[in-house]
Amino acid sequence: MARYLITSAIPYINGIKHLGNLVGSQLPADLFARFQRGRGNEVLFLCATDEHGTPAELAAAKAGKPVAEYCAEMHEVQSDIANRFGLSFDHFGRSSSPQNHRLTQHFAGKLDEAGLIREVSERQVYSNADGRFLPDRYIEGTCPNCGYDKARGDQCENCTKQLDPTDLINPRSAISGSTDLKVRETKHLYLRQSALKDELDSWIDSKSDWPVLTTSIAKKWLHDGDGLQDRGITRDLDWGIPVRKGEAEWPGMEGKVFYVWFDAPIEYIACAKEWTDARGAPDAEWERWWRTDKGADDVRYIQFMGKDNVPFHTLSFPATILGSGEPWKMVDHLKSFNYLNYDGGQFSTSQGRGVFMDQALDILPADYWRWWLLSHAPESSDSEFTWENFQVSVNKDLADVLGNFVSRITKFCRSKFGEVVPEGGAYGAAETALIENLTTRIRAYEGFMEAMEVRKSAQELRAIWVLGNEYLQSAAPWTTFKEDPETAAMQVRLGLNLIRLYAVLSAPFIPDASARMLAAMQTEDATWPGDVAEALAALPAGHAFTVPDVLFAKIADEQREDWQTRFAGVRT
RNA sequence: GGCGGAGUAGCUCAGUUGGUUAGAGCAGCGGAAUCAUAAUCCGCGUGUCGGGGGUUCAAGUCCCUCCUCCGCUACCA
Repeated sequence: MARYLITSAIPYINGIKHLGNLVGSQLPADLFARFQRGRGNEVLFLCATDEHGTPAELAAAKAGKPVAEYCAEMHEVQSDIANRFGLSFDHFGRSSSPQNHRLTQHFAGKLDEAGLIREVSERQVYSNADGRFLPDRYIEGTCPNCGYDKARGDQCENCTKQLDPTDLINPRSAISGSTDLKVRETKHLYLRQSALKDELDSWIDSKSDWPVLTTSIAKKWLHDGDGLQDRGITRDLDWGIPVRKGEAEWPGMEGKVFYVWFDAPIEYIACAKEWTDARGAPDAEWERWWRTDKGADDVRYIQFMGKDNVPFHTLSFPATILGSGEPWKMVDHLKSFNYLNYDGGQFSTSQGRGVFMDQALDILPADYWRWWLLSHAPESSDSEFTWENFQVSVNKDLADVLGNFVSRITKFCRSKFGEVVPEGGAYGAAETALIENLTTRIRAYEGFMEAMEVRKSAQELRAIWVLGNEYLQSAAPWTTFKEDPETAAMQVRLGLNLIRLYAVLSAPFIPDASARMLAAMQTEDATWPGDVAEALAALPAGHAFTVPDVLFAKIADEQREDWQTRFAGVRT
């Protein structure tokens, strides 16, 4: 039995994620996790909320809550929504957990021992009114290049010129608007990524099967300009993991915290400890997933993320692990995604544009979204969500091709033979051909799923559903029944068994419908099909079943128009 | 500006290392069937493969150039 460690990029805490976030990380990760579990492999699927950083503090302030309380609440909200979307995490952790505090401090200590941390004294903008240092993009002012008066400290959105905050004319805090800003000296820790450049480079080179999107981004950062730059890993904030060298104080760094991008990936590991701690299980249980000296040697580790997260997962986090000199499991495959656009523009959390996870579930069950998002996953390029496409795809694929197949065969059986798998008849040429076609397509489906080719997997699965309709159409048990009820019984028996087979194969995409199909067939046999003929004999003659409710109701034009209007603006 | 991705049928997209008449789903048109959620199944494609130039016996695929869209660009995460 193979072992798969699967992590999804951890969603940021400041609000509910939109469908673009979902399809780029958590959803495909869940698809893969469910598939591997379905095949009988051992899976540890981890995700968490990313809770530190300035935006979290500001969101908490806006909500009028202490940041710890705000994060705890938002974590529960995100956890609940993830559940309702069927995201089957073994543990949904928090980057603010005590486990992550200790582990992050541990890594910092190890990196320091290895000589990979250096202290840098730098000048940053401090806002007296806000009582905090301001990240570059939280400073606004007039662009010295084009005169645009809402230029940000990192870049002018109008003329795209890269800026330094001190370049801005009449700088002000983007948070309070205050102009009472000062440049202050402050000391920070830098991770000497540059010292690990060659090691990272050859490690990336060894990953010949990674998506081009992944390696090209990593290579660019490694070779651009002067090569990989050292990176600040601390910040002057209140909320975060206090800077320590392992257990010990870090002289001169009092009152500072680690930068989110240092502690967030470490949460992938800490999350596993949260998972065992929650059950009072021993450390050995999570270490066998993460420590190659403690049993993780045969683990295959796969990360899922949107393209914006790639540099941190290909460079910063590996630098942290390699630099520690400890035998932590490194990622084996990194599956990255492009962006999903919304009706001609981008989904945007900050602007509230698009459909958010909670809203999506308010209007339709998770399976509709799961199917559409996965079958249109932005793999080779950005892709686009439109309500028309969503309506048409979902109605056709789920309601007509799959749902109606289940309806027609169960209802036909009920009317002619009762709610029991009928007996009699034997396979002929049509059945042999069907089994052959199914076998070919199922093996192809497995291949695509194994390779994390999400869209192609969806296409293949749909083609498998179509085979059932084709068979039924040409076998025509409703005609056969009049002359030869025995043969009709055999055809119907095969059709009913197809429902069970489809439930098993479809579970990674549409887990809820899959469960309802199995329930209707009154079976708990969800064994992944090896020999297809065998799989189609799982429900023997005489086995009772029930006709399920409509599996997928169709989306009506009026509904679609209503949603289209409702989600045209921005979320308030 | 730099780097990366994309541009293929009305729409959403496949097209491996260059190799027979460029494919799929949807939409559209025609037909079959009447078990089923008016669902299903079969048949039907005259596409300057973004423009131009080049290499080659052969280019959607390789090279050059231009155009358009998108992302990233290291202190948002």
